[in-house]
Amino acid sequence: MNDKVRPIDVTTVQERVYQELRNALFQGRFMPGEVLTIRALAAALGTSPMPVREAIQRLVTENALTQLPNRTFQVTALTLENYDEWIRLRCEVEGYAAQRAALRAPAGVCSDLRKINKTFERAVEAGDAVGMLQANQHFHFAVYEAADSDALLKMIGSLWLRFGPVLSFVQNVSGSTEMFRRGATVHERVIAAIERRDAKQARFALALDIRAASSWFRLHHFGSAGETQPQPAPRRGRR
Amino acid sequence: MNDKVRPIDVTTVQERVYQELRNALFQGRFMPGEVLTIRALAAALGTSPMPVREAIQRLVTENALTQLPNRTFQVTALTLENYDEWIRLRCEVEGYAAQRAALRAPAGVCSDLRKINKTFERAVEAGDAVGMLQANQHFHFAVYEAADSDALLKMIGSLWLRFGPVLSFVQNVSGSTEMFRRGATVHERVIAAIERRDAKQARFALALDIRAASSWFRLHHFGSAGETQPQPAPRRGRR
DNA sequence: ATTATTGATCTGTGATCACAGTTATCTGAG
DNA sequence: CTCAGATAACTGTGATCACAGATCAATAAT
Repeated sequence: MNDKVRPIDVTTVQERVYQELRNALFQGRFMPGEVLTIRALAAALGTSPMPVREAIQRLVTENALTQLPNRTFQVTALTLENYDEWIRLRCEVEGYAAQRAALRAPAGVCSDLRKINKTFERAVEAGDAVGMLQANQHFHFAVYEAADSDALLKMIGSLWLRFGPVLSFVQNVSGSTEMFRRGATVHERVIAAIERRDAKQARFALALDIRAASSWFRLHHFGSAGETQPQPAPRRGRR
Repeated sequence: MNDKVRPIDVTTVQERVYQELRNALFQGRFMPGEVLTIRALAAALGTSPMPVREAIQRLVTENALTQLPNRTFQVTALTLENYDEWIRLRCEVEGYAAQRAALRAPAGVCSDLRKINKTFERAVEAGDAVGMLQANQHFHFAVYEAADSDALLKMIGSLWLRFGPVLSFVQNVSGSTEMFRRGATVHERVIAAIERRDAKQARFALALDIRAASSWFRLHHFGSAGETQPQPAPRRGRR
């Protein structure tokens, strides 16, 4: 019977809404501070508000969304303090994942990683901002999957969720090419470390990648004093 | 006007349900594998099913609860693989917190920690199982709060949530007194390291504490082959 | 011209209902 | 006595509604 029909999607609507919002956040389709309303999302997704409510609450739990005192929801905005705090956490957790990957990665992984990094380099040279970010994300998660720990992968996903909206900025920043070109070199160091099963170096190199990229971004985004919020205060009432 | 009335609780019912369930899990009031139904919880909490649904979904996102293919919810059960995976994560993340605490803890923290550890020791000598677990938890979180990072604290809380239900076992295991007595000694090492701002030692000692306690528990809980599940398959239909 | 007030409209929240899927028990045929 | 089928009770899920709080635009009062 397997050749007549194929399995269909039996997941909950709520689950699919959650995944869709998650993807959207990951890809930077929302701006930090952007206000989301349940009814508007439900209309856009073609469902009732019900599944959206639950999905949103889950994202609030993961800190990807924030509920203001007014009880409205917004995409978690970045303050300088939060930013540094989360970057440190990422270095620690993702560094650990790289360390594990170096010890446990199957043989084929390194050639996969090289292939992804080549795609990354091509996007950088072509000045393709979206492609760069995608390939970079692709590379990182290939490493983390090699760490072979579901719980760890989930934790990292939850951390990246908070940085997804930031990507919507990076795309418009000049000088990003040089930055990412250096990134490709660091990626190569990560691969080499994994290849010779040097856990300590893998961890160090990956944390270096995060730290370098983040300090570059911090300079461009928080550099000027009195930076205005990307999205003003939430609006309500009559349009 | 501040002397006439005091602030009242304006949080959502859903939020209070979430906190209540979270506390219950933390304190081991649920067994691993125990099946929860929305309606039963709602009745016990005195609300409608609505807020319970959202609270449960949040706990599923945190991996504290699990949704079975039947779509019923159960307190996440421990398998040996999950257990080891989570313990490694805890060593890494909580070790990092201890490291940070050693660098950033204010002066008064160490005397607080000593006081908590004394309470812990007294409970151990008195054979007070509940008191031991509480004081141990109290000690650990005092360290993590000293790390002064909300995101980190939240992450650790989410990890502990998965181990809360395990506590319901520990209370009935003989030989735990010697185990916890050694724990108090390790705690002392943690305190000493924080006191002299030795980040590396603080991290090592705290990870040691987790590792020692967990391998002791693993021996007693998973030691015998063919261990039966603590709670049988979920039941349904007519009572 | 400026400020206070009203009213309209949008927000999340909680309760309730209808429904389909699942499971245990009861029923009846072999 | 055994086993298949029907039935009843329970499950989570999604839609809908009512409601209170919040916000903004228009209005009235100074």
